[in-house]
Amino acid sequence: MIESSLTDDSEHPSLLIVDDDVVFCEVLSKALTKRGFSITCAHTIEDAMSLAETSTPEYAIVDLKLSSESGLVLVEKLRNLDPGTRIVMLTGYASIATAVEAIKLGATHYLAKPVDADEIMAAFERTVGEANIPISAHPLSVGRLEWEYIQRILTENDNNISVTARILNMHRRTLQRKLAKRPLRE
Amino acid sequence: MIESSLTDDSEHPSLLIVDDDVVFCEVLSKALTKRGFSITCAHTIEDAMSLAETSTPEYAIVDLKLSSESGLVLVEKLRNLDPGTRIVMLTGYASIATAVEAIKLGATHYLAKPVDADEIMAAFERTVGEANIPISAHPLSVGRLEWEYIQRILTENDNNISVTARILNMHRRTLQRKLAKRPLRE
DNA sequence: TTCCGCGTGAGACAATTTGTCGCATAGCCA
DNA sequence: TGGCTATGCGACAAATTGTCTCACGCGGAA
Repeated sequence: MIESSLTDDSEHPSLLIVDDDVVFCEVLSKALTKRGFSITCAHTIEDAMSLAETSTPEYAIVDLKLSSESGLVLVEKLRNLDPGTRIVMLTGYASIATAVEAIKLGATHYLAKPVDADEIMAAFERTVGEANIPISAHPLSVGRLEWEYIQRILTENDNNISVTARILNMHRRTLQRKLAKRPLRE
Repeated sequence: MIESSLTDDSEHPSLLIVDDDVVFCEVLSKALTKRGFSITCAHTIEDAMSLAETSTPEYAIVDLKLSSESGLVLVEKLRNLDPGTRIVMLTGYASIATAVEAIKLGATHYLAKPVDADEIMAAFERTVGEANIPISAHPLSVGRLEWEYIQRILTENDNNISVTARILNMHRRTLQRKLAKRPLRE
């Protein structure tokens, strides 16, 4: 399990979630509280900054795309406040370039959404190189991942199938068929 | 311009290219020689290791997919020999997962092939601070998302294809085939 | 050393899924 | 009414998967 350091109640390491998607924050917050973290949420860089300054968190989950600014500056900031902070960068618009940058700035890991709480936990525990038995259970199947991703882009585009298909670079007919089929469990 | 450190003739910093594609090595070698480097090539990890041990290079360009083994171990090795070595990782099968890993192991930068000499030069000179990365506009295509996801689970499992296939609930043969293909651009 | 389990690469062929076209309907807007 | 776009769906070819099967390499147990 994750061990906490010295701040706060030793049984509940502090974790800061920074994401402008309020719903996402809530869901994640709930899931991680259950896992024994003491969660704080912020939806803007400014909020996150001031929160971090008053009490530096031991863990942080930062979304790359925060309104206008890049979450990267926040990673840097958190690192400066406490080099021991473990930071996982999250993004729905992943790119290799930003991943490289994030890690160089001191992020512990970089994950593309959608992710679930278990994957984030694994990312926190992950160290370089070694096998660290990723134990974990069950990442989503590729089919499931695809389904969730499609749903996300679809809602982001007002359920416009044609537009979504173009963005996702897949044929409308194919998207139609996928949508018609599986809500695909697990 | 790149400044050389203390080994060799101060005007010709040593640079080790490691790639199993002989032609690629030659082309790159020529281009970088013109830019003032003293080039050495290796096509296998073993060769690279012994070359590096006899004379640690100041710069290195390492391909990720070296025949059987991963070029990542070489990154680690080079770093251990001399933490000052600047290493650029190259690969035709780029993924966020391997990029993260490479940077954590100490690579200076990570580039997807095809690249040209100028990009590599720029990568060597790059420092953390600024590179003004456009906070990517578009979501990944479903194909790309799948590729990234597979890569992630794969690295989390020591590149064990059989295990990964089981976890992802897909056939090993299918995973083999997907991995054999290059990731689609964007 | 030999046998066994396990991971891997690859060929072959059928079963599915996609890519493409085409066509018809429907809402918007000038 | 005509032009533009979204949508649903049939049909058929093209591409991708699911399955099976072999062979090879490696490390451990017998």
